[in-house]
Amino acid sequence: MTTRRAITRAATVEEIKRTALTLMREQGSTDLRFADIARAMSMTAPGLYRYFSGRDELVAALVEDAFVELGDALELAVESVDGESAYERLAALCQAYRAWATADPTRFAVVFGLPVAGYVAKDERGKSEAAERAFGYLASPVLGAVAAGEPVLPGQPEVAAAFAAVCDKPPLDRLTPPQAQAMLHAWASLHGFVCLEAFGHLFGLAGPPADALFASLVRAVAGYIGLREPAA
Amino acid sequence: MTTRRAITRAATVEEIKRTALTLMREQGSTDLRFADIARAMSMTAPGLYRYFSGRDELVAALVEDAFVELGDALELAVESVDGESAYERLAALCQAYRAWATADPTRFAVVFGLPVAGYVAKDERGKSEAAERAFGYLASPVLGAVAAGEPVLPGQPEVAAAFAAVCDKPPLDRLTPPQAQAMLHAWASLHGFVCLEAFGHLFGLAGPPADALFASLVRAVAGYIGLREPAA
DNA sequence: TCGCAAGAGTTACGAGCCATAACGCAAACA
DNA sequence: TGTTTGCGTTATGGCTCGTAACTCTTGCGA
Repeated sequence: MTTRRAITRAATVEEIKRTALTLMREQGSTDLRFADIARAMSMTAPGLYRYFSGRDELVAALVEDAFVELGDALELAVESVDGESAYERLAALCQAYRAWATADPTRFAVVFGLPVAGYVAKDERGKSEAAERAFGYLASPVLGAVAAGEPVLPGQPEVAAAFAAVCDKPPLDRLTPPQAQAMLHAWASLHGFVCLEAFGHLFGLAGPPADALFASLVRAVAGYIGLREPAA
Repeated sequence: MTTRRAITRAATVEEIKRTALTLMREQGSTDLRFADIARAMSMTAPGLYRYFSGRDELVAALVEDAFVELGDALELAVESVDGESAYERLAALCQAYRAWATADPTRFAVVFGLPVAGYVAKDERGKSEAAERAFGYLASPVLGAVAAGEPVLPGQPEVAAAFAAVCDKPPLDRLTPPQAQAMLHAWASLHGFVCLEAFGHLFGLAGPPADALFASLVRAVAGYIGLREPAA
């Protein structure tokens, strides 16, 4: 039963997280101070401890949220694609991933950068359900390509054999080694571009030129994992 | 004239930087405390202000050093390649880049992650000579491929036109737009893999499997910027 | 060789933050 | 309406940063 107390409490939790992200965005760093958050909310710092036991727990919540949002964004992207084209789906996912990252680089940094300040991920990051869900979407165009009978990455069996062990665990467990290899290739390329852009290391490239470059990267990636761009 | 005072001073500066990196590595975060550094050196915190005006200046020095070391590593890699093969040179550079990053993920994070704590790069990162040198090496296999008459990335002129403006400024100024495009593609892919690996997001992949996967990524990257692997 | 200036490193201090503890107070529920 | 639950406050101790004022050593120059 959702009592009134629970409602306002949840609202406060949301406000804290929102405020934390806003502050991180404003000061462009993943470093957050309880005192600042409290001040921005017209509260005092100790009050926050009613909601989070410390910085670690708050950061963990932000990471979890970020993965949920990433999952949502990717799900939306996949669903917005009509038809069966694995290429279209890959492109949509890449765009969504990039949009998610650049919309809030600090959130992206919290998830994919070095662990924040004193925060150590107690639950191995792979254990998060939200993270698994997000990675599942990233893997989906590869699976889709297989289902559609399209070739996925010309085999490099010596590589595949080497890391077959990784394909047991959840995010990759529905992929064969060559598929996982293809997926990781694609993700690395995608992720690299997004990292460079989100953290401002793209030589000042932004706007349409960056869009164009990204699109061309997506084409290239699709190509080398064996997905063909549909003939317009 | 190198007076004795200058010598000991330089030694202390080096020790401070070394200690800072060691501490960052030990605690796995880019977050550093003057008090800790001082303690590790059997000093008191205020003494460090004789050498660095504050955390920002220390971080800036670490970033600069990191770029110098990256440049050195890349230079060594290029020079260690006999012959003219642009492919070989690219592979060597990629390996060196990866080795540099994984050897000390925190150093890598300082340079390529979100700006540390309160540190804002006063000199736009592109202005650093060391950074330009490092990026110059990264661009070299692309230039080499052109010199050798090998094809570099089948043209996507609509993209090239879009970001022609970027090719004026130093790190990319010796490249034509299509070449810059190829170089950025390659770098993004490379960088993405290295980021994932250095920050532990590669699904626990490490050792030989990671090596194999990286090698296969390098092959793929070389392929899609138009460099052919020499027939063994 | 000696005196002195320059600089290294110290303690002392104020301000700020984290986190705990102990306290009032108001809202929710019976 | 009375009671309980829990929210948010002030108070406190221990930590950090960075400045200031001071001491002492070092090594340079006369």
